[in-house]
Amino acid sequence: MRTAYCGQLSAADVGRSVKLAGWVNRRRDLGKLTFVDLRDHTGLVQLLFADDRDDLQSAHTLNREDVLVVHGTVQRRSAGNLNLEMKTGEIEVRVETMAIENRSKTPPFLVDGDGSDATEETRLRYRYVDLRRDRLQKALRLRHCIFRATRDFFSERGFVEVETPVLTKSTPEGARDFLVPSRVHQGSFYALPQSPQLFKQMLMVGGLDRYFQLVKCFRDEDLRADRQPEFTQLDLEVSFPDGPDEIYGLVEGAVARVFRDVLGIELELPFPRLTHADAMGRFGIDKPDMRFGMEIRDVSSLFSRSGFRVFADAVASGGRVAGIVAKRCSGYSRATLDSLQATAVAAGAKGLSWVKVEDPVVSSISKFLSGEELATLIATFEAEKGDLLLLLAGQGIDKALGELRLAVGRKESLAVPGWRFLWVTDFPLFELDEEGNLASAHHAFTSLRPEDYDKIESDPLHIPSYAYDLVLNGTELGSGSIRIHSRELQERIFRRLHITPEDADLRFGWFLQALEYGAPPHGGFALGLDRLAMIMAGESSLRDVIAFPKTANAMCPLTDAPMPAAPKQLAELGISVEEC
RNA sequence: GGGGACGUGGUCCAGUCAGGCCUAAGACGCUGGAUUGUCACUCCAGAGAUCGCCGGUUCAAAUCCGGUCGUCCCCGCCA
Repeated sequence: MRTAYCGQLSAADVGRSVKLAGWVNRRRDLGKLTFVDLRDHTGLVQLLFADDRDDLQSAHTLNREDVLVVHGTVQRRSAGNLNLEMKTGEIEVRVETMAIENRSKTPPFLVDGDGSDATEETRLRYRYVDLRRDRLQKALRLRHCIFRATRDFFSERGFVEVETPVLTKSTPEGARDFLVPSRVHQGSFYALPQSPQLFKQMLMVGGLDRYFQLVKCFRDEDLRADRQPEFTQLDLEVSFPDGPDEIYGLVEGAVARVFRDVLGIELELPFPRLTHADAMGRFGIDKPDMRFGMEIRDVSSLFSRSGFRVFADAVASGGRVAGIVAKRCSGYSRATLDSLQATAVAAGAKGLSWVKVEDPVVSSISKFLSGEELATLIATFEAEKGDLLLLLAGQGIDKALGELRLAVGRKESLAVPGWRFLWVTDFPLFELDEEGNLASAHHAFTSLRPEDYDKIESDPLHIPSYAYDLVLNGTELGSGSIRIHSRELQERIFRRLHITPEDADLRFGWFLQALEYGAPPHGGFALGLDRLAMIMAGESSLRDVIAFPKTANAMCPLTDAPMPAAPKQLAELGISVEEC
């Protein structure tokens, strides 16, 4: 048994006889005297091998990452030999016996360091070495603490963690499913869950009352730095909620508990709220980064009768004129403005107008606007000398305005440090998909206010739903909703989505039936724990908080998954693969 | 599906734009030796790369062109 961990030894242990185990971080061989930094998950401690012992001669042969178990005595270092850079630098362990448990080949990269000295692919191929690094050790332990605090929080409040199937049926949630072929039922497939959505609703029907689960979800879509094909959610659902407010309170409590237990940070509760419509109007995005202001301002009313046709026509045809003030940015070069224009155009704007609030004013549109109009514009924006106005006109310019705001915010490093949580509420129930068909904005089980039921048929695009997102520093952390618990209303929604009764029966018949057997009102939430861990760890990629992540191409360099299946396996499954 | 960046000893990279001076430089690591207070130990000596892969252009290709594989970032996509 080990009697101590390397990184935890201190001057208080001087004189102790200890047994340590770990990896050779580095050897400094002075001939008659050999120093080895021994590493375990707690840190480093210096081992001293004196050359007066024949049975310790093998210390001269130690290499990086060799695995040792040593006995020795903790001794204070003499005054001139302290290492103040090192946590355990006041002491060292004079080794009395050593067992070399394993020799290591030269590792492909050094374990000290933060990873910037190896490519991501090398790190993933040798993930077991990478995991020894402080950075990943910290991240995975932080992740564990998040999980533990979460489980504590919900357990203390009467929630039950229930596992839901991984081999299941395709759920209607937008993303592509991962399919698993059935051997017993050749030609049929299970789907891996994109979320346990319908199962947690079943648990509510089943009287579990309050459910949570830390659960893997799977979505077969292209990856990003903040998107992996398998990821972990905190999934929760409660029966008889007092509307969304009860869910907000629970999630806020859980997040605050996590920050307190894990980082020792007290979050201010409740989190601010913004309706989806306000978020879009003021920030041009449904997940505003609240670490800086620079809100979008609508100035359509100034231009409805303007001589400037571009602006006047935009207003007349149902669009608007709006923009942001970039404080102290009037010095932007033509190239910078061009690149901002490119950002706006890529996001759907027709162009970009700018006004440099200088003396005199310099503007891309000064020859179209009267001096009075320009002055009114600047006054409306409350812009001061040295500021830059960025203006867009037309329809559907929210997104472009939002992109502009983020681009300037990034360029000017406007985001203040901290944790800015935000609820975005009242997402629309329906939206139009790329083919112009009505689709659920959240998912088809989202409820709405009774007074809006009539609009399901008459005005579906203007129904605020009981769906909400939690946003942290401009990242979507999770979403949830109050669900439909009546079969009649659920079928009405399906009908509106042009899901035929036959189709609904085939895909969700079991679910619709359950709603007829005493389904209680219920609602819940799902929060991406990988993203939370990433942000709390200060990382910018999910790969740095997941033990064994996939590359951007959804491959695993460690195992070389995915692999072609063996012909015998395929035959058992009744599957033939076309040569590509 | 689209756009961008990248791929050179074990690792990270210089060299690629302007082909020949590249018989490919450097750092770290590695090997052998020396070394009693190091802690990024030091000193001496040394090994290690057909420049991701295939094809093309050329007297000549790490360098130019085409294709392909892989990594990273972004758009689409992901309620």
